[in-house]
Amino acid sequence: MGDVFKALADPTRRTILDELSDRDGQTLFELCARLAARHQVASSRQAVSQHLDVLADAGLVHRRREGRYTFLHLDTAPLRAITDRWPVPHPEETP
Amino acid sequence: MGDVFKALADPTRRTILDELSDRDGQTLFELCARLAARHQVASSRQAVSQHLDVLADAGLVHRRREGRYTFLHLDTAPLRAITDRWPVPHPEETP
DNA sequence: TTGTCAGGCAAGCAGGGACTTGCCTATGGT
DNA sequence: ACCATAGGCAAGTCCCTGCTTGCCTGACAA
Repeated sequence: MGDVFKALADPTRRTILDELSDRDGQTLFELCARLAARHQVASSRQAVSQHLDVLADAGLVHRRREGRYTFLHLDTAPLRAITDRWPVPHPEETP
Repeated sequence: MGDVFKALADPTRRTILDELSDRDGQTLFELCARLAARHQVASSRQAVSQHLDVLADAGLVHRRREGRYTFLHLDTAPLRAITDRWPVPHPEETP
């Protein structure tokens, strides 16, 4: 299992998570198109695929093969390792 | 303001956060000693100091100068940016 | 069956990040 | 005044990582 923190280190990978969070189950080409159109991310298909390798290795993205399409699904569960490790104070009003 | 995600990408920096989470307000030399003794981290003083630069730049650590000592304080508030960005499902029992 | 489309695989290149080395500043003790 | 301590600053080295380039596989349609 890969490193969740290293997977989050790259801004392009974080934008990929944003996109999958907005529309889950995209295909690679669809993801590339939307990254370019809505997030001004001009990464090549191979670059995005390699980012997906890292994200899938960290458990943040799952690949579901179906025919000649590979659908990408977001999984935010590994992020719990972060908040479990260092408790974050709740945003209380500070008078 | 630096990048919180990049700051978390390095395992030594995460161990530093662990140490400060266990005992807040340490000094640099004390931190180095405890990193070596309790976490088997054999980083030099300069290396740890450079890690602290990154952590402070991300807002995860605050430096408080007092005489010739610099006390280090943990601040987990920037971590909220992570969970706010991608909502993490609560661990419910799946029957 | 042949062409096209979605995607994978692998080598090579270039920039960034972690660490070292060496030197410098300032505070406090004696 | 002097020296040890706590820490900072800067240049150099090495390796990892992100990206490109080029080619290959497998599925569907005509």
